[in-house]
Amino acid sequence: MANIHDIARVAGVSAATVSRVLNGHPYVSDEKRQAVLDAADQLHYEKNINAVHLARGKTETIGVILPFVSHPYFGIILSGIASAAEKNGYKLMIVQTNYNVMQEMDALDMLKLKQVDGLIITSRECPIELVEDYSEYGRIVLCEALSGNLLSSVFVNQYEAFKSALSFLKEKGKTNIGYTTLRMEGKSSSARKKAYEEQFGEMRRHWVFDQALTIEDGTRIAGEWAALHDRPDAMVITNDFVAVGFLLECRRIGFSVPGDVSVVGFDNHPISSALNMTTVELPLQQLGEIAFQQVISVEISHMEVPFRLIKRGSA
Amino acid sequence: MANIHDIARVAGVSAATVSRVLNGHPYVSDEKRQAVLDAADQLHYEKNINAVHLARGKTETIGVILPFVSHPYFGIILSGIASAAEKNGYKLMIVQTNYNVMQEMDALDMLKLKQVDGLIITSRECPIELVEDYSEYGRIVLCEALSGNLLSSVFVNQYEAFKSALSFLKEKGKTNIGYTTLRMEGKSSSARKKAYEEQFGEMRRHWVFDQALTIEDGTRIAGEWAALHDRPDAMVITNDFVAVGFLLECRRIGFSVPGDVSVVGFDNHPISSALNMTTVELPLQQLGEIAFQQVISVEISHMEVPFRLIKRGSA
DNA sequence: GTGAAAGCGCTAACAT
DNA sequence: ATGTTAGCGCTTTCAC
Repeated sequence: MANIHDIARVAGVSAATVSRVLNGHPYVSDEKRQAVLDAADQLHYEKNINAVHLARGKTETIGVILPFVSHPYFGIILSGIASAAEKNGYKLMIVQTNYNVMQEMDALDMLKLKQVDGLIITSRECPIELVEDYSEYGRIVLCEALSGNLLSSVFVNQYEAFKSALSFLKEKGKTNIGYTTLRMEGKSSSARKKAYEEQFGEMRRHWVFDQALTIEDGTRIAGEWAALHDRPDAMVITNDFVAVGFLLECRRIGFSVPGDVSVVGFDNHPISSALNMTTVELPLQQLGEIAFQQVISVEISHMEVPFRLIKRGSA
Repeated sequence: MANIHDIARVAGVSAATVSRVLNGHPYVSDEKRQAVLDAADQLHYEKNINAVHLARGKTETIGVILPFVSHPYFGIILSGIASAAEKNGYKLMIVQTNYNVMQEMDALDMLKLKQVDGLIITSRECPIELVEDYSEYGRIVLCEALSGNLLSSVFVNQYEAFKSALSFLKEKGKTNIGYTTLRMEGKSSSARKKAYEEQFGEMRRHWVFDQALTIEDGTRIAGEWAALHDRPDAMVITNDFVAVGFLLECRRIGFSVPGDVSVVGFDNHPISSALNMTTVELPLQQLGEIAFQQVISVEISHMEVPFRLIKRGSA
């Protein structure tokens, strides 16, 4: 493996000049430049990026924490991040955490170890204070509503988005509305609770279904819903995949959607359109792109992305 | 930023001993070990992983090339890779290529630059010879049928899998069978053609639908199918998402599935179960895990993973 | 314009 | 057990 010094020797110049040529710096004579290029070629020179990273003190790499890479919600955010990263010449390091705090810490450590210049956390399990402790090592962006001047954030207004779904259902004459959450204790969960209780008063606990992330969760929840003596006549559901599972299972066991129960999903994933399902569109791709811009920015910022209720046939 | 030498000075030992302690090597006295640990603590020492990478000549990082991170097919493979990587203490660098050769080259270069120790290519656009040229820089694993001793591979037997779907449809009395492909010129495309023609003779060009990757593609193809004067009475479809788009659109425009057209998908994604769709199960998560094992292995190997026809209501 | 030289921070072979 | 020393390969300041 030839290195920069080998080239310098062969080209009859110094290592510094080789570095200049290789990095396209000005102030190198054409003859020397050509000599360096020829030598590099002749020696089959390949740059060692780790040496560059060490010498420069940065890696042009961003870490991305996500609980599940194969879930469309995170997949689409990741896709947005990836396309922005590519445009800006950055590489991406991903850590799939399964909401495991140990793995989240592992990812945070990449920042401390200078393996990545910045970190995007699409969702987390660990306490925010812990994340803040890492802000001194590089820019961190969270995909959740946040303020403060330690971390950047990009998010959908969960409260308003949820409220818009509720208002729509109310207009349609629905008053017994249930909903699902990913995790009961989560932040967006309390935003939903607040929006709900403002419109309908105290929530009935058994109308809130927890652990709703996948199609299978939706299927399961449909069964739980059907078993209720006082079934909600409408459901606002975490995301389109859960909603699909719910809707199809309801129909399978003999209920009508929206006759017996209206369904509103979130994301506007293509599947919702294929199933003619009402949903709240979230610009997830764009959210990912914004997150990337924030992570390479020197400034800390908090950005809200818009949502949009898309009325289709399930509500 | 304190470094190993600062610690050595404070602890009254050499840098080498500090390195030993930090890396858990044996043969360090307890007193010195403690002194080093204390000093590290006191100086808020953080290791610089780039220096480690440079000195060691490797990075414990694997690159993953995938055309689209948000497509469930690739997402699930990635998930398998990610979980295996985590278990083995490796990090993952991902490159979303959109089947763009430039970006594929970019990813291949990570290997050359020693940014990653190995590379997993889930799908590619660039010629195999080009990939082979990079095999000297580190282990490369492709997720496609392959032989030779330059690259490893893990794959489903496309020919047999497709054949099993065809045979099943034939048993059901279907003889006018069409199918979809991701890309006409692709390798799996020719495997399908071969399997098809062995059972049914010469293919009719207009019964093969190209560019089938997403739900929307399925929707579009349903329209094309419906417009045909000699419509196939069965379709074998690239993956469950395309199949979902196809199936739902067929029903929406007034056809019956499987009455007017049988549908068989691939992957056995949860969506196929929710829609009671017949599909050929592919163990994609496992495929990802195997790919990871291969990429960190010193040996080159070629592994075939099993498939399984799952009979449901769409065929 | 160009080169010398001092790092960047850590590892590991060798010596003791 | 511990230290010395020579890198790993590139960047960048400073001097000429």
